[in-house]
Amino acid sequence: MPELPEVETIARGVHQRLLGDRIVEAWFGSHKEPFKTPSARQAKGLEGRAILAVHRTGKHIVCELSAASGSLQCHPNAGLADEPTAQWIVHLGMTGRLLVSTPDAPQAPHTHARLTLASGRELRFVDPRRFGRLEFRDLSRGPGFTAPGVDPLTITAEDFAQLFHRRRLPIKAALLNQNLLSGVGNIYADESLFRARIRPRRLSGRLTRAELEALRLALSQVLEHAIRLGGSSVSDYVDADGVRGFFQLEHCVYLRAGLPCPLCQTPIRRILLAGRGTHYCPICQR
DNA sequence: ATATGGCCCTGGTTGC
DNA sequence: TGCAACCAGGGCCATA
Repeated sequence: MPELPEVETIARGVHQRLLGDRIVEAWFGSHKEPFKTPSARQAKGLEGRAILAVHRTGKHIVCELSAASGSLQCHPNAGLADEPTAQWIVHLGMTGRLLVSTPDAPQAPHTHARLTLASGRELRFVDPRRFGRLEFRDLSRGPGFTAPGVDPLTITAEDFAQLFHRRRLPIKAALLNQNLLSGVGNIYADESLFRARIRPRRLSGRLTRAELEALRLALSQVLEHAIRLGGSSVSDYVDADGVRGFFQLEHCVYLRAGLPCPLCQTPIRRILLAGRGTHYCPICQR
């Protein structure tokens, strides 16, 4: 389940590889629309545009695109002068993958979109469960994509405290709410609460200022650490080159029900909270 | 403002 | 061994 570190890893990988490349042809599968923009309109909108930058906003991958050109060449100075005029926004849902492939690579089942690039490579979107979403935005007709919540890597102590105080819901549910922070999912909610030694069921508004600051620090540290390790491969997550991450080896509680807590050896407990499997140490987290 | 449950969807696991 | 029920959960929606 791609969360902030996995999405960041993929966005960086795609940026590094495809900067300056140009979309020659866009193919979309014909199953019932999993997309925000109808497939035909996306394909038409994407073709001919150069990739100026690829970055992460919340759990979304945003590709900044140039104006369309009839030329099939790559765009050697991409990003230096051009202002983007369109965006392609990818949300991976639970099982989505965005892969940079060579054209001869066999097409994985559940490939829903394939962008052929001027370099000959392809950018493929694969998503077995179809929880992912693809969207095309023409920036001459509307605003660029913005996440509803604040990025957990850059939020200040003051803003973090403001965001969570006086809310009457469990802190884990608040962490998962993308309208507050954008980018935190089930893995990093559980892992940051463990590192901050806070029980997931504690009400957000009942946390002290010190606890909230410990949580903010734990969250940003765990996210940064996970980005350095290329994310967590718990199900079948891979980056833009199909390479697995390593942060799952650093998990202290997530999917470790019954296994010993790394600090006190007490078996990790699993409960259901906000409809999500939730893992914590009953001794270390208060 | 918050809570709950359903929906989407497939693949892996469990149970008979 | 084979098949079906069940579970996983991010985001969104309707309802309470």
